This record gives sequence, structure tokens and C-alpha cells, in this order.
Amino acid sequence: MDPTGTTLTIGELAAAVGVNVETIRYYEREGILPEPPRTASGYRQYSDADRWRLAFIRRGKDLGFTLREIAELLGAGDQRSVAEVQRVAASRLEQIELDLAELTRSRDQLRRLIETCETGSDDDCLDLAPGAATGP
Amino acid sequence: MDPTGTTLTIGELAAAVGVNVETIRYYEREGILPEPPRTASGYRQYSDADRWRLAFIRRGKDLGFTLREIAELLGAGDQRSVAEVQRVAASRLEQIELDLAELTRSRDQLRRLIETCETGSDDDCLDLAPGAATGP
DNA sequence: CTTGACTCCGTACCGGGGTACGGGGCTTAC
DNA sequence: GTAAGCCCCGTACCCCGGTACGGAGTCAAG
Repeated sequence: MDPTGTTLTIGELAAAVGVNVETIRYYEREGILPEPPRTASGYRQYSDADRWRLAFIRRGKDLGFTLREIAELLGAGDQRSVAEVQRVAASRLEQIELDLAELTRSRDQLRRLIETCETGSDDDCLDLAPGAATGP
Repeated sequence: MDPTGTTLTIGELAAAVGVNVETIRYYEREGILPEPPRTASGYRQYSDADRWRLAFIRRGKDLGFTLREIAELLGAGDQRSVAEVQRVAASRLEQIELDLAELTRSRDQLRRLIETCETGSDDDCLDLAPGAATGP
């Protein structure tokens, strides 16, 4: 099947990009990857453009974009614009900053809890509670 | 029903702790809250100990523990120990540090991407790609 | 007594991102 | 020709922490 190597089977594409075959089918179902042409016997035939698209999706995921955002970026075919990438990236960045702040707060609270368990009262430690009422 | 106020209905407990009624039922199903005694007609009767337990769960969640970890901490009734709290807290803290590191990496990558979109080549921006091949 | 708010229960569903299964058809190398 | 290893498809299931639904029973206030 295509000994010139200009098209890829789903398994070859998966291996090339480092993704599960089922994942590719899932992306297709979700409309994130377009339906490729098929051989006479129904096998999917992927092109280099598809390989690029899939790698793009991976990069997007690594940056923390959701599949919906990535779909949006890949969205209207060649309508992808620098402005759109900037907009989505900025919005994602904003969310990350929020998540970081929250996680940092949790981290600090946890550190205080551990400190309390080491040097404070057992009751406070067992309550997980900075300043709460003592247990039952 | 119990005008002395020594027990709480599920709705009262929910209001007292700031939680949805369905959530309490869910916690019970999951074994995180014990099954309370019932009135003759089947209504759940919660005690102050339950109120404390539920508040504990909330605090635990705020600290980022999973419900399983919280169940573990509440686990063997009064077997809760300072050592156990420290162990679970330390393990959670470790995970948080990992998450923070990963999120920070994403943030930095995103900042670079936005920078590229502002001042670099459009192709690099549209690839989301620091140093990748250019698109189709 | 009636009305309205509360409670009961089981079950299904949400989002996000896939993974797994199973019974069949195709291709390829030996 | 035959066996291994792909690929097809639909469907169900995973985690997590709940939320929603809907019909029936119960409780308190007026």
C-alpha cells in the first residue's frame, strides 16, 4: 500500500507523532482531525499535512490548551491568524496564572499544616485546621 | 422533629457547612461520611460529630486532598494520628510542587509564544512552535 | 386540612481526554 | 497459503467530584 511513503496509515501516523491509534480516531470523531481519504478497502490515508496537524495538537496540549481551544486555532482551515493565536494564548496564560496562585496558596497552607503537626498541638494537626474548633 | 437542636437533618447539615444536600448523600455512598441513624420515617439524623467530619472534609478539599485521602485521614475512626496526617500532607505537598513546576514551565512557554507572535515570524507563531518545522 | 418545603430513593448524566473490547476484514512477508 | 500483525467499526468504560431528575412520602406552619 503506497510504497512511496507519501501517505501514512493510522498506525504509522500514530507512531510518527507518538500518539495512540485510538486517540487519532477519537480526534477524528471530535472533529479535531479532518476525516482523511480512504483506500478501496477503507483504510485511512494520512498526508504530511495531517502529520503536521497532529503534531500541532500535541504541542498545543503540552502548552495546556484544551482540545476545544486547539480545534479553534486549527479551526477555519487556513483562517488561522496570529491575532487568534495571541488571543487564545493570552487567555490560557491568564488561567495558568490563576491556577498557579491557587496552587501556591494550597502549598503554603500545607506547609503550615506540616509545621503545626511537627511543633504545634496534636489537636490542631488532626483538625487540618489553622484556628478551627477541636474534633469530636 | 427534635426541637432541642441536638440533631440535624441533611438540609440543616448542608446549610451549616455550606455544602449541597446531594453532596452529603454522595459522601455517604462513597463511605466518606458514615451512615447516620434515621428517624422512624427514615430521615437522616446528624450529630455535631458529623458536622465536624463534614467540615473536616471541606478543609481537606481546600488543601487539595482528594476525597480518598481525606477518607484515609478520617479512616479508621479514631485511629487518626499525627504521623498519618503528616504523611498524607507531605505526599500531597510533593505533588503540588510537581504541579507547580509543570505549570510554571507551561507559563514560560506560553510567554515565549506570545512574545514570538508579537515580534517574531508569523510562521513560528502559527506553529505554536519554538523551533519546529513550518506548517502545510 | 392544606400547602409548601423538605426528605426519601435509585439512576442517569456532566466534562475532558481518552482507553478497552471484540468480532470481523486486509496486507504483507515468508 | 498461511500466520502475524494491521486496520475497520461501534460501544462501553475509566477517573473525579459531584449534579440533576422525578415520583413518593413526611413535616411544620397557618
